[in-house]
Amino acid sequence: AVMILRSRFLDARRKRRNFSKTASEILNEYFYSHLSNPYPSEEAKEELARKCGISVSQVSNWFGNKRIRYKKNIGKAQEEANLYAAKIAAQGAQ
Amino acid sequence: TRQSRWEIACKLQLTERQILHPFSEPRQRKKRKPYTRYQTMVLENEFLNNSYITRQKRWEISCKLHLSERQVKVWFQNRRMKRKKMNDRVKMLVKDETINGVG
DNA sequence: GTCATTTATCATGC
DNA sequence: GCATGATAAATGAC
Repeated sequence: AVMILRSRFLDARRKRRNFSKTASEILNEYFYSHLSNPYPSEEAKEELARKCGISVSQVSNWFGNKRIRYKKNIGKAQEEANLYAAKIAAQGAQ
Repeated sequence: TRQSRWEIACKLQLTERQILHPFSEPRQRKKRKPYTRYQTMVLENEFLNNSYITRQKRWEISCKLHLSERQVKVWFQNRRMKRKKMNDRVKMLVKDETINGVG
């Protein structure tokens, strides 16, 4: 019983908050600029976590969800892919 | 091989197993099935006794809960990982409280 | 064995 | 009503 209460307390699903707009931008930019291999290294995860103001495990969760949901409907994600592709190209042109 | 699997799966819309076992029967990955509260309770209770289950206990529990021995083995593996994550989370909480001076 | 994943499911935000 | 983040089963690399 105590364990159940403790696990409920530590269950982050019960206090989930959406990431900030800028954090989502950073994560999406990385994802779509590494679309051929969207598996950030541990070091890359730590840097992303720092930039986004979230934990490393939250970065891992985000990429796990992003990969499966992207693969599940590539056509739907195409718009988003083009959007970030343009954004990344604009950055590279500077 | 993970990168190649990602590229192939995206382009050809295949499942992971179809790539890894191209000539085997198209039996897919076992669908994730949440365990019942009773099953989880029995497993959690045994985890309190010992986080590393013995082969004898594994056989007993698998029969009792109508799970395969492999499922019981994997449950304990996942449970140990969960414990580690929870401990890390508690450590971070304590650290933040120390820095921020909660009290 | 650990551990980073995949996948389905859960719980919440809006 | 789905989008989104976190967790629970299940797999594979090492």
